[in-house]
Amino acid sequence: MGRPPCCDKDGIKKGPWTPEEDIILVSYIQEHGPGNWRSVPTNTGLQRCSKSCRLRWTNYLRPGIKRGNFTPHEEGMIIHLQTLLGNKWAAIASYLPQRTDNDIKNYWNTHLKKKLKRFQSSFPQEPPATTSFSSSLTKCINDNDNDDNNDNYHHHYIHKNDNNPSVDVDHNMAVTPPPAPPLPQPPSSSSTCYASSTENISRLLESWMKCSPLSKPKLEVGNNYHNDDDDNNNNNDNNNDDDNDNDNDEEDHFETMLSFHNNLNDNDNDNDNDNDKVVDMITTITATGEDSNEGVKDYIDDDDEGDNPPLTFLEKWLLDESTTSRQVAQEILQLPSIF
DNA sequence: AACAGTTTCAACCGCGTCCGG
DNA sequence: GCCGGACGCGGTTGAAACTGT
Repeated sequence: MGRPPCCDKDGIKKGPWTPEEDIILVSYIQEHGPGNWRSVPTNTGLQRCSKSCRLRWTNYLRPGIKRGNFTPHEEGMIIHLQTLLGNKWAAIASYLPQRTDNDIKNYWNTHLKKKLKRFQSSFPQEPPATTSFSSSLTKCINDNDNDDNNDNYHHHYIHKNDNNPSVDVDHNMAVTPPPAPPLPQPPSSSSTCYASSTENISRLLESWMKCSPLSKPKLEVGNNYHNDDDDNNNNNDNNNDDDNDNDNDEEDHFETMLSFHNNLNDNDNDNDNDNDKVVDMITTITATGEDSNEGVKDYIDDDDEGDNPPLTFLEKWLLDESTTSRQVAQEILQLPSIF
């Protein structure tokens, strides 16, 4: 006897959401707030299952979602966190509040894995100067290649010591590879039929952002349908510009990585209060599960005054706990920007 | 211009966990 | 403690977009 379907399959629509459906869903959530997904299809008349409604909301309609290119800073965070947490995309996403777990998962599978592979293939044999770095990456890549569904390796390190996360930090922690130049930007999908009607949704959401108590004033409106005003700024660039763009972007990436690194060093001199707080919170997280990340999220939100989440406390924790990872960070910065 | 191969990512599926009764 | 409903998560799929020939 199999598990019953989450919803009656008869009359349930599948596939891409239409703007009309989005409006209905957003309007309903605007009025009732997210949650009680089971009742959403019934109350809205949407021919969608509750899961589909929840997914659509959490991944695309929810305010505050940042879409488009990941910054090198975000890439670094994802790689660190993936190594530390495994494929716990929701947990990773909790440290990147503007990104959804689905987005991060997709980005990891389609971009970061390849970058790491490329990096690995560029060091077929362990170069003396980058032994720890390349071996860390090798392990990271192999783990994800050969055992994508098995998080035992990561969990071993994460859960082994619930009371003191500093003790069992992953000493094979992979590290941020040199940032890759951005891939050529696809044309804005606003040219598609579906996307062409998305401005209405955006306006709807924007107006909601202004009045909804559920939303935060600083968060960006979730710009669905890839109405890529901000996430694909260079979409209209001629492809002939790609070389120049890549050169400039490589410099930008490197500078970002440098600031990432400098932040880590700066934090060495900060007072220990934040660090203690962070360790306490992460101890709680690793001990009780990902749903207890609220404290961390609150902490992040409190400091979030820039485009990038102020995650240096986490970065600091990630790197401070191991001299290996510190060494690795140094190695990253010495690598040629070939990616 | 046309076609084939590749990549991307929105959405689905199934399982695990949580929680109230 | 047990049960069942609801939710959340991670893996996978497949259509659309992109790229190369």
